[in-house]
Amino acid sequence: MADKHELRDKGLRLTPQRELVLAAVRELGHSTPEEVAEKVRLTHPGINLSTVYRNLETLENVGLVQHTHLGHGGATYHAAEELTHLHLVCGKCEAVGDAPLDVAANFVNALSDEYGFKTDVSHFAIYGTCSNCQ
Amino acid sequence: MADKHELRDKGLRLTPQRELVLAAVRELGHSTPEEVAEKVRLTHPGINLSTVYRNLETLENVGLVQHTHLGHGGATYHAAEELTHLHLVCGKCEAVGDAPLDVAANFVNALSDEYGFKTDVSHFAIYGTCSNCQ
DNA sequence: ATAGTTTGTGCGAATTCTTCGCAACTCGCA
DNA sequence: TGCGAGTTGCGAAGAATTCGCACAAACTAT
Ligand SMILES: [Mn+2]
Ligand SMILES: [Mn+2]
Ligand SMILES: [Zn+2]
Ligand SMILES: [Zn+2]
Repeated sequence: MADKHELRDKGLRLTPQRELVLAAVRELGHSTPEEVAEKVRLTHPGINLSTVYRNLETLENVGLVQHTHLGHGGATYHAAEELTHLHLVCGKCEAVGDAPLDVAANFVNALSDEYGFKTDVSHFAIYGTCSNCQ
Repeated sequence: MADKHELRDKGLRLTPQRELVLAAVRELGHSTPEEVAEKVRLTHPGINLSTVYRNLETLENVGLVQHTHLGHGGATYHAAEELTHLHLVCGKCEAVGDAPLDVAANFVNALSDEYGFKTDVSHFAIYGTCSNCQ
């Protein structure tokens, strides 16, 4: 009852568009709504961009996907289960590097202890200059 | 030669609009282009929004102002000299708290040592849930 | 299975935010 | 002063996201 019903289990109707949007996000990793739409169109050419936006929002509401801000512009989406790293974004070359979450563990703990603030380190990227661009 | 010529010293022409935009950013702290425009209009009613955008960009290019991302939307600007804290943004209540930069010092050092990545901790906000909203 | 209710979809238009093109203007320099 | 590059205002163009609405599809309950 897992695979075919995970959307129903969340109280959502199961439409081809919705399934495909979720599948696309899972396959693509970080992706913009536009990229998700392109991916979905490979098998469902008629899907409308607003349907993608609406489903991303819906899927985020039930916790199946999340959004992140990697650059100065819009958000990118990823599957909720693959929240395994933080993003190091270089302001010069635009490269996006990964680092394990535990690099930030002490920082996160400090914010929790000193400010009672529970940090989601991967919602916003960590911005700076990568080693190649120093 | 400091005060009246800081713009000239940076190689920029001195126009009323440009001076007022810089002054507005300094007085307002974090502010959107729209807020900067409103402030400037108090003394220079005719200023155009695109002039504000262009001057923010110009001033950023010479290092007098910087932009930050505090929320899911557009950027906010602040004077370069007041980069004294990082921002804790609560995803639930939208509150923006401050914390001294040195809370992040170890984290920044770790990224530098382990990845050669020079972090600008205040370009993006630190996102999470504040103590009131747990 | 069928009919009815509810929710989702496509489509086009509307918003919002930011950038452009260009003629008129003005700042700084000779 | 007077010229020439840099700036400004303005309207239009873009880009990204959201809305309104009629029609279609999915679930619910016969
Ligand atoms: Mn930025
Ligand atoms: Mn966000
Ligand atoms: Zn780089
Ligand atoms: Zn809060």
